[in-house]
Amino acid sequence: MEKQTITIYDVAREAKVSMATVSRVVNGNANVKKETKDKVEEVIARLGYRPNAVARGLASRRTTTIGVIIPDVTDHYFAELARGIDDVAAMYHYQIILANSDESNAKELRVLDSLLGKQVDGIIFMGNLINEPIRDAFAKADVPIVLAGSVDAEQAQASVTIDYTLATQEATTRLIKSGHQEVALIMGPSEHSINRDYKLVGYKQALEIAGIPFDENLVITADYDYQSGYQLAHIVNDSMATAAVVVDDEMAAGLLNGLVDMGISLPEDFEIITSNNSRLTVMTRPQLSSITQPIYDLGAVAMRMLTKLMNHEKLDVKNIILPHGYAERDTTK
Amino acid sequence: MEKQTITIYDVAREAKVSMATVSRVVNGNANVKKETKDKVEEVIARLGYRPNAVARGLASRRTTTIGVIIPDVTDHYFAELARGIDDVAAMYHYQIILANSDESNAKELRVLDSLLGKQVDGIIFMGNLINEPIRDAFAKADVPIVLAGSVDAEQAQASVTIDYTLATQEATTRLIKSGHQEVALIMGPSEHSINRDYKLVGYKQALEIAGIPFDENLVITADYDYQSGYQLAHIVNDSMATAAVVVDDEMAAGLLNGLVDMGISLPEDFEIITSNNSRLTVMTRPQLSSITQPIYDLGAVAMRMLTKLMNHEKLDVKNIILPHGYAERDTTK
DNA sequence: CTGTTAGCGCCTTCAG
DNA sequence: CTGAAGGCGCTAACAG
Repeated sequence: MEKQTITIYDVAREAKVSMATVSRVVNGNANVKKETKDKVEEVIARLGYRPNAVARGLASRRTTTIGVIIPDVTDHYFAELARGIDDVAAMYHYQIILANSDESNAKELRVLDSLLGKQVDGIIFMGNLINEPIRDAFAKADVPIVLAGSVDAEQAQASVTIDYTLATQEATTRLIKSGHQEVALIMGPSEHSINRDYKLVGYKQALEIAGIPFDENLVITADYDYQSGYQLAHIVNDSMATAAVVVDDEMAAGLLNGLVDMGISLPEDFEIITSNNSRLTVMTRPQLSSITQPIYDLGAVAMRMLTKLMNHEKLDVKNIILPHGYAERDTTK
Repeated sequence: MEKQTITIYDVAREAKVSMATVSRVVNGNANVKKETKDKVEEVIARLGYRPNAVARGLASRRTTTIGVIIPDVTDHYFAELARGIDDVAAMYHYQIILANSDESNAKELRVLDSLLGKQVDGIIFMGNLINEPIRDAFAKADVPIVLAGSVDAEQAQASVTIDYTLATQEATTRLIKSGHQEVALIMGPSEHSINRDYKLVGYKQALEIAGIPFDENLVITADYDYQSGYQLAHIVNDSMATAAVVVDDEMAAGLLNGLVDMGISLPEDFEIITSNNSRLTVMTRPQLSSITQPIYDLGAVAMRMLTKLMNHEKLDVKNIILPHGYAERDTTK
């Protein structure tokens, strides 16, 4: 338990070489004779020397640490993204500083600042509400930033997403083709660009293609959680909708159960397509049909992209779009 | 985008004081005249100075960073714990380095080492398999470590848990009292101390109290996930069990759906009590009755405990046990 | 291939 | 209440 830290000097002395040499072998620098390298490594093992990453970070100005700003780890969608990020980060020997933001701008700015203070080498940002202050802070940051599973209409930052507009359009079209004239879109706050500028747009496109007039009463906004989905059941039922595209799985599960508890049977009387294809979609009864998206990969690719940026490599594409799909289950006919 | 870092020296020069003084105001040291303090703060704001946490960490030997080792962020139980940890950490101005371990000892040891190299001020460990190598590594670590929602039979480390034995005993007893002679215990690997030394023990206690002989065929081991729970349905049905205590919610949901899909109706023909009371318990149909435990608090209290340890405060209790409860839903009569 | 020498940016006695 | 000076442990030229 003692603070008996053993440093590079101790190793150098014990191995009868200079600290520079020790530093070289620790960092895998090729310019070291095999013999001295072995000698040094023996001493390192014997003394149990462990490089001090903080000192290293100060001297080299690289911390091999990246910051991850996440709305809420408890949300399965973001947790999955985080997992993809962490796995790739580990692969490249980066550590992750994780900070929950609750989608609060104030918190986001605060953690961004503190991450920069920690001298992270890069940042991955997840969050739906990107406004001026945040954009500003991003622009001022002196390290690369990548958005994962999040869009900024301005596309100033590098990002990895799916084509939300198209995915939503397809789902809506699918429902229309199934015979529904009144398809609801159940989404999150319209301040969120991902809803306003992408998903809603895709929804409208589908209507337009089908020649169905847009009815704003069919666009329902709520929080991304089970309870608000459940409570929506009455509202949805009161609207003329006979089908719905829902942007969040928990929300969809809530709506589903709410409808079922009201005696409505799916898919006969109502159809639902949800958006994230999380494990939850197979746990409900009936199982939820869903847009599929490579959530884990969204995170993994974003992290890979960040490594390139940190390495000053050129990016082929700044805004990567990963393919999405569709999984037919039991809430659609 | 330039690396135009502005340091404490720049502030000092601009404010016409020494860097020591700037350091004092930044660190809220009281011994600074109001005027000079104001002056310095004005300059700090004007130049946009941001202390370099790495340099600070090197000089002060405190990084205000703690390491969190987690089996999998994607698992709702652990994500909830992590959330509790992060919230309290943020409250005390600590940052969190998050590392997924997949319950692999090799990975755990590796990330532990790398966290220590980063000079974290403390570590929170989540994981069910604590064996000699890990215990050893813990003992050698020069920073405090707290286990959250995880037990080590040896109780060498500080920890925050619930009384798993009692909780399991109560759930089992509840099922027995409901008229079942054959109650199954569906748990994870028995190498995990939490299963072998706590939950299984509680299960046996309940049998003993009721005077029911222990039947090892009723103790079923599987992975903590939906699929393995689902696949268990046949096995459970083939056994003589008419009720089950399940240690994981996804597993329980799987079992539930598996049984229902086989035409068995709950709670009439079979009763289930699960263990984590996650949101999932209200999403299944029928809803899952569950032991309730303060998962978020487990994390929050563990983090609070760690702050005390890092502060060299004495702990009243080294192994904190938080209260648990029971939520009656629809998989029990 | 190896050693020397400056820092990296800040904290922290120790004087005054 | 404030300044000067010595590290913290390591990397990175620069010699040799």
